[in-house]
Parts: sequence; C-alpha cells; structure tokens
Amino acid sequence: MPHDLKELGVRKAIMAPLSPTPCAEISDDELVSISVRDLNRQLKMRGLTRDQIVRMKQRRRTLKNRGYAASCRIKRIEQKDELETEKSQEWHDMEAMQEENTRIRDEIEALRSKYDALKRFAIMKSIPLPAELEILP
Amino acid sequence: MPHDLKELGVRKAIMAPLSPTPCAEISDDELVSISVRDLNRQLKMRGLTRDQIVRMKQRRRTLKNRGYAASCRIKRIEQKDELETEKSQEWHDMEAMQEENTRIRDEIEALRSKYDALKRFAIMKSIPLPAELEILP
DNA sequence: CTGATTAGTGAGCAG
DNA sequence: CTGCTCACTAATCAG
Repeated sequence: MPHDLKELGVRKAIMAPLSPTPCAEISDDELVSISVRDLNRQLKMRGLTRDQIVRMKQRRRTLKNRGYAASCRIKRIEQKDELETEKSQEWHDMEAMQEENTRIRDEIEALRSKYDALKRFAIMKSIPLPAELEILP
Repeated sequence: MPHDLKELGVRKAIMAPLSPTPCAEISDDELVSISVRDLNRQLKMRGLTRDQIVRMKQRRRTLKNRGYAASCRIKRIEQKDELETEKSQEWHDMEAMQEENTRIRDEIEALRSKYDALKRFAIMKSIPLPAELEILP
C-alpha cells in the first residue's frame, strides 16, 4: 500500500544541502544544469582551491545521479503501467472475440436446424437429391 | 541492458564490516537471524555498555533492512515476469480463438453454398417449399 | 564523460 | 518491533 500523505517526489526539501559550503553563488539547481565547460569557467573565475573544485565536481556528479535514479524509477513504473494497460486491452479484445464467436456459433446452429427441416421435408416427400446435394448428418 | 560479468547478489563480500568493532563473537549472519530476546540475553551476558548495545541494535536493523530491500527487488521483478507471462498467455489464447473463428467462418461458408445449391435445385425442379423452409437469400 | 542500473542505507508508513 | 517501499548514494556498466 502506498504511503499516506507523502507528496511524491524529491526528498531534497528535507535534506541538508549536499555540501556544507555550497560555495554560495552556486545552488544545486544551477550546478546540475550548467555545462561542464561553463562550470569550469565559473570555478576559475572565483578563486577555488583544487580541493574545493574536486568536491564541487563530486557534488555535481551526485546531483546528476539523483536525477538519473529518479528517471529510472519513473521509467520502471511507466513500463509497469504499460504492461497492465496492454493486458487490459487484450482482455477486452478477447471478450469481443468471444462474443463474436458465440454469435457465429448461433448462426451455424440456425443453419443446421434449417438443414434438418429440409432433410425431413425431402424424406417425407420422397424427393430424390443428387449425391452432391445430399444433406449432411 | 544488464551488466556483463557481475554475478548477482550481495555486495557484502566487498563491503567493510558494518561495524568497525563487530564485538567479535557475533557475526552479521548471526545478528540478523537470532531473535531479539536471545540477542538481549547475549548482550547482557557479555558486559556491553549502553552505547555498544544501541549500536548493535542499529546494526541489526540495518542488516535487516538490507534483506528487506533485496526481497522488495525480487518481488518487483517477479511481478513484472508474472505480468509478461500473463500477457503472453493471453496472446496465445487470442491466436487460438482467432483460428477457431476462421474455422467456423469456413464452416458457415460451406453451409451457405450447399444451401445455394439446394435453392437452385428447388427452383429448377419447381419444387414448392413451405414458407418456414423458404431458402434464405 | 554521461546516463542507466544495481545493492545498500535510512526515513517513514503500516500492521 | 517487523517488514516494506521510497528517495538517495556510490559503484559499476554501457555507449
């Protein structure tokens, strides 16, 4: 059973900032969205130590991974929904075909009884039928 | 696409022990399998500080969680397999029904042409048919 | 490198 | 408390 009053999505809101020193100026949202090239430019522009740069890169990678994981989860439930939808569709098709099948069977039944009546009629009236018109059992 | 040469299962082998001080005597496997009651007995038997006990409890919970997560994943892929199997089964049923449908249609077709032949015969021989045996169009 | 997928981890719900 | 499921992280694979 799904959780009750947990609005879907990101846990970020209740998470501490990934880096205790987000370097100000650069939010997580920016960090994931700007290109590597631009990021490098920004990092050089401000004077950041090699260590800070490494940490920034890692923070970027982690944030990216967070997004990838989310996509992966979404994809999974979409695929599941797709399967269920297809199954349901097939079930409906099956039902329709079942109905048509029954309809056709009834049609055959009607033809057969008509045939039987004709057969009895022919026998009663002693009407000889050519072999290829012989009435089936 | 699934990963290449990664044997399924536990990453434990390459993981550092969950606790740096596994308290010796108690392996992870034991810790998850014994009951809470027995665990408490064991903890009291050896003289463990309150802090150690708390850590041990947490380690137990973590190990349990590891197992739950694994079950959860297995369950998910089983459900997916189940859906796919059902879908495939329905597809086969559908095909079989389709075939029978065609067979029945052919049967009707055969009956109809027989009927046509009879009709022509009746007309040719000028055999009057009772209304209820009138041959259908 | 980027993106996807996996096992493990903790939070939080349900029973 | 136990068990399950979610979002997240790190590792690892694929391209």
